[in-house]
Amino acid sequence: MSISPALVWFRSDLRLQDNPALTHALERGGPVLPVYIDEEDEDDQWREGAASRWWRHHALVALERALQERGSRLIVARGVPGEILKQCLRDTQAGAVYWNRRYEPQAIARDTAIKKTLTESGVEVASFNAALLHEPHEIRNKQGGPFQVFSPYWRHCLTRPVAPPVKLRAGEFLAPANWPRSLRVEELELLPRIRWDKGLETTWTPGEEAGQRRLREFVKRGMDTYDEQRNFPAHDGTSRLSPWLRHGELSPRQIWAAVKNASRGAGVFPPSRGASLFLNEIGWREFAYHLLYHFPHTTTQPLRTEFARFPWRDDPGGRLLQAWRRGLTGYPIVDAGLRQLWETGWMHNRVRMVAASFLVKHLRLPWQDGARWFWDTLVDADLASNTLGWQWTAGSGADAAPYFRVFAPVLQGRKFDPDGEYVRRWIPELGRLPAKFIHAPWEAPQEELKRASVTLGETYPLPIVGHAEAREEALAAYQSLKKG
DNA sequence: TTTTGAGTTGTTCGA
DNA sequence: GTCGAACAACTCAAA
Repeated sequence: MSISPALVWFRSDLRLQDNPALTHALERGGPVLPVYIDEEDEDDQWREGAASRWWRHHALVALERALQERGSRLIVARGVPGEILKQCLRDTQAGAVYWNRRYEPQAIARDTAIKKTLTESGVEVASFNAALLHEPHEIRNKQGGPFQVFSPYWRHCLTRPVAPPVKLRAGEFLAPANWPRSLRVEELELLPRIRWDKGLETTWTPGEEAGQRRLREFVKRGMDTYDEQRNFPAHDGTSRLSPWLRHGELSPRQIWAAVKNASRGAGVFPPSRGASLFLNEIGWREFAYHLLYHFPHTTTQPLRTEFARFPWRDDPGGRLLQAWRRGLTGYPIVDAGLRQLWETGWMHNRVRMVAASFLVKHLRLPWQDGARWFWDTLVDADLASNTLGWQWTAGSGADAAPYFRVFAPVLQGRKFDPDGEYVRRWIPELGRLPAKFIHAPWEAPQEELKRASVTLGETYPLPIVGHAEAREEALAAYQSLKKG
């Protein structure tokens, strides 16, 4: 008797290597049907942003091609996952469904319901960990609860073994007798109608292969100097792996293994200070998932409840928010970051902190507004990391930053972009200002501005808020939260 | 149980 | 110009 087919439901794991659900299906011995469902969730308040959709389109095309090279296909559908899966099971006489787990609150609820229904109807269902080194439910502190501070969390994680990547066996996949109907990836209409994606195209190469290439390159050339280089946004000093990670074209286990492999020569793990700090960032991603899983309401609400009464600024007509989004705040380092984001779907991490701090502290606009904008525009938009990042910036999260930490945009610019190279790249209208004035054009003498063809208030805005006053007001706002 | 020390990424002020 | 201290109060982890 032949073995019935198995469905592999691809989601945020658009890769063939280190894909436990896929490997499990192959090892079962029967035909394998890779399925991708473009989800229609009516009440999902975190609809994917356009930049992320662009990436997903190309990731799916790459996955489809990789499957075809192994004599298989990608069945593409659109609709409500539970129903699509049921239909697929009927059409193909499949006896099993496998997938890799997701951790967003809505996804957990939905997957649990699907698992229950399918199991009850006699289908074998199994889910796997493909996205994390350590799943949130595995990690507990000594009191048995979730960690809420990064350092002890990560210290604890580092004492645990990390599973090696799951190997995909060589050769072709066994195809089913008949394939169900499939849409073409183009029919999902993930690409923008208006061609604003040129900047994305010239910046990124989505797909598992390109992600692996970038990982190898970074480990070889960038990792050991990561500690010194990562804070300079004009340099390519960060890994830039986030978008591949986000779409699951790359897994943290693969990253871990690559770093381990690199440490064989050095004889220690991690092999360098740079490597150790790089793994810390992977740890922050893990921590973000840990927090999202245990505190699912924090995607929209502050973890520290007193922040619900934070005195946000009144912004009639949303003018301040709009200026921030467009990169027209008058603070070059902030504006450069927001323009890099708009053009490439990505922003350097140092600048993310400065730009986010500016929104929350200088403009005193709700961090949720910033989180929404990042969600819409980042190719690496990840609910867990985005939530953690913004709550951390606002000081409303678990890992409380000192209230007095207000990034000074001019100082940050001078410190981390000393030659103004980053600002010049993203704000061409300031391109001819000398480095001395580029982070504070309003301090430049008239003749310098004239020579650089800059007319403040016309070719480039004057600061929309003053630093000193904004800082004072922010500190006062934080003071007002104090109990008693 | 109680206590202690620490807590990603900073800025300002005064010596 | 450089340097160190001050900047809330609180929560969490661990001893």
